[in-house]
Order: sequence, then C-alpha cells, then structure tokens
Amino acid sequence: MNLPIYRHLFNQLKDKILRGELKPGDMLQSENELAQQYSTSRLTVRKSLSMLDNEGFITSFPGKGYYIIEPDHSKYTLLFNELNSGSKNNLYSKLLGVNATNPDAAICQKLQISCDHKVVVILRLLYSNEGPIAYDVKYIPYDRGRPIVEKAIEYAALPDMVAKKSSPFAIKKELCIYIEKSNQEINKSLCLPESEPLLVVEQSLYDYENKPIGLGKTYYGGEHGKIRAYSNMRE
Amino acid sequence: MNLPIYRHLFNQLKDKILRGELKPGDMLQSENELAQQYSTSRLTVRKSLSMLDNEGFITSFPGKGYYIIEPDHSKYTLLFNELNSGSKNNLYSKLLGVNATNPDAAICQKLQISCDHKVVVILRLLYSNEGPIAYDVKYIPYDRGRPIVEKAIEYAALPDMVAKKSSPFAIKKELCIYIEKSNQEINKSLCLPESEPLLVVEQSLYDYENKPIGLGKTYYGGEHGKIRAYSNMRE
DNA sequence: AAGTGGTCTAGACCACTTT
DNA sequence: AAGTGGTCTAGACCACTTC
Repeated sequence: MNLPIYRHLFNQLKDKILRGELKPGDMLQSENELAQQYSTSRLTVRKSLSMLDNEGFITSFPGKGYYIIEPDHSKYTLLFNELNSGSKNNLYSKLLGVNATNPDAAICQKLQISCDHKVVVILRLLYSNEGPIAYDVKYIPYDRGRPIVEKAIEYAALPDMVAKKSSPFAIKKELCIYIEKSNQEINKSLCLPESEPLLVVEQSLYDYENKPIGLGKTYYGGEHGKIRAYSNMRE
Repeated sequence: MNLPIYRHLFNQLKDKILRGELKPGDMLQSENELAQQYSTSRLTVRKSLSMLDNEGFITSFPGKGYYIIEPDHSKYTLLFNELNSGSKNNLYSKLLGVNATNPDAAICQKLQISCDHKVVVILRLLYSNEGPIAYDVKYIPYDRGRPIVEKAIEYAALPDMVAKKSSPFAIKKELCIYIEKSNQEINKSLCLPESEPLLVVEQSLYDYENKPIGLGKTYYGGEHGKIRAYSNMRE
C-alpha cells in the first residue's frame, strides 16, 4: 500500500465522517494538532484538509477552524449524450434530413433570434440493434460564418457540432426534461402507438457571451425514456 | 483587488483556456518555468495548477507535464428536492395519508425486500399558491428500529426522513426520470384531465452497505413537469 | 543526465477570532 | 496574547520520462 501521508490522513478523516463519528457541525482538530498527531508538517495536513474541502465534506473559517458541513442532499450528477444513451452501448445514428428554414416562434425565442432568421435544422433517428431509440432534432442559427462540418451532421453530439474558433470550455449548457404530446411523424419513426407521449430532453448551448448557439431536442418513447442521475459522497 | 499570487496565476491560465489560447491537448509550461515567470515558488504555482485540475481544465503526468483536458460535454448538475421545486419558492406540503402495507411487486423489488415485508407509505400533495404542483409518494421499509419522526412525515424531504444513526454523508442516491401513464387518483388530486401522462421523478436511497432504505416517487403534471440541469465551466 | 511532477520539511508573516 | 487558518519561501528527495 504505502500511501502518502496526506492520503492516509484524508482516508482516516473521510472514514470518520462516513461512519458518523464526525457529524455535521462538529469541529476538527486544528492543523497544528493534526500535524503533531501524524508526525508530519502543517502543509501535509493542509493538503488532506483541502481535499476534504474539495469533496464537500468540510469547510474552514480563518481564525476559527475546520467544520463538518451539512451535506447538500439535492445535488445530483446527470450524464447525457444523445449519441450514447446510458445503458445502450451500441447506438447508431441515421440522418433523416437537413434544411435551412424559419422554425416556429417557440424555437426562435429560445434561440433569441427574429422569426425571419434562417436556422439549420438537422433531423436524426437514433437506434440500437433492437430498434429505434430516439428522434433527434437540432436547431443551429445559420450565421456568423460558423461552418458546420458535413461529417459532424450525422455522427456528432450537439456540443461538437457547434465547435468554434473559441474554446470548448467556454460553452454553457442547460438541459430541460419534460413530456411532449405525441407527434405523428416522430411516433411513426419510433414505431410507437400514435397517442404515446414522448419524453423530451432539450439541450441549450450558449457561447461566452450567453448567446444561444444551438438547441437540441431528443425525443424518447416508451421504455427508452429513462433519464438517470446519481449522487454519491462515498466514491 | 490584491489577489494572492496563486489566485492571479489561476485566473490568467483559466482565462487563456476559456479564450481558446490554450486548447485541449496543449501542454502547459513546467512548474519551474511558471515559478520563474511569476517570481514565486514552485508550491504557489502548484496551488494554481491543482485548482485548475480540480475544476476539470487540466491534468498532469509525472515526468511529463501538465496538459489541457478534452472537456466532458456529457456531465450536468441536477438540483432536485421534491419540496423545493426549482422556480417555485413557496411550496407547501399536505399530508394525504400514512399507512403500513405490503406494496406491489415492483416496489418490493426496488426496495430489495420480500413481498410480505411491511412498508411505510407516505402520500403527500405538494402545492403552491397557484394550485397543486405534484403528488408525492414515499416507501420506507418498516424495520431495523428506524424511527420515523412524526414531524418529518409532512415537511421533510426523503433523505431527511431516513436520517439515521450513521452519517448523512453515507447515503447513496439515484434519480430516475420517466413518463408514467395517467393515474386516476393522482390526476384527480392534481386537477388534471384523466388521460394526462405524468412525469415521474423516482428517488432511490441506499445506505452504506448499498441496502435500499427509501424510495420516493414524485409525480408532476402538465407545465410543472420540467426538470432542469446545467453545466458551466465558466463560473 | 537533465527535466518533470509528487511528496515533504521547517520555517515565516499575515489577518482573523477568542480569551 | 495566544491560537487559528491563509499565504508563501527555499530548500529536499523520489519516481518517472526524455534524450
């Protein structure tokens, strides 16, 4: 094993917290006390404590000390990629159509453009070996000399479609998950009964100045419409 | 302003990454070079770099150097608390009923208990000033001398209901979001048309040994069924 | 052999809180 | 005044990669 000292101290403290020996509100020993106890330097202790801080277990107040935090039970991590739908490993994409049109008012509003602004609309069907999984629509404002690479249209996820001169880190993303009434064309493409409601994952992308640069709507039907999120302090 | 040195260096590097001056795959200067350039010590430089690492911008390889990461575009943060439904600040809770029963097979399976195991079922209606928002059901296995505080039943979120002797950090949580066919009783409670489908947020809680300790299902109808998630490297 | 990051020491000064 | 965390210095040795 031979863990570094800071790792060892980190594990011990984390363990005490997970076992409930240290509870929210409790104060930790001071840096100097811990350094003495573990026969190490203050810096090494600080390394352990800063890791516990980063992982959301403790916080510190100058002149006072370190305290166990009240955990935030409402925070989850959600992994979403329309081309990599969780459980299904082998997800394929089939291009149904591409065109530049004036979309309806709701889409224009979300993209913060006027109604006469041209928008590239990309329609795709996502399917596995067992059949269709989802119907996918992208709306990308057609302007600013932002080229959309041909290859990307069929096989790329939205963030990669709108990849720009600037940094991929500068993109801000939002998801909104909701039910949409059945849509004749989509339900047909997904081999679903006409009246079946669809689970929509709507993905909005914004650039560095918070301008919308892309909107994606992925429609899931039946058993495929399960979006998962998780939260775990233990790992 | 008078920022500490490590903060200053962190901001400068983060800025270069966000502006695209440093792209994924690029290598950073070495710790020693940066320390010289900024007339500071290696430790101070390392502090800046470890912060960039923590925030997912860079990674390092011993003997090689620091590299800009390819950002993970599929990761989102989702905030969910059945009693604090995002936009609506004032959310009230009305207890509809509590009983100990044997729930159906699907619930038993999710709770990993046999079908004759008693389960506490808590039914609540969540509403704002403008009317009902959601219908909420909790299933809590009735055993192990886990007391459920009376006050908690009406006004607590699931993680607080199953608060235990052990630590609140030890709980593992999962969410699953999906559509469920309309339910006569629920739709009526939510003042919805009989046939309206419902958006379900299913919350599973596990203890330190990965044993299920609680299951919550929150049913949203119509306009209230919008679950949001976000991702932002810029903040 | 030289350079890189990973770990660690033994100090120092500061602003802050507590007594 | 004494103790706390926040910042910082100037070293050191190690394992690793590159040349």
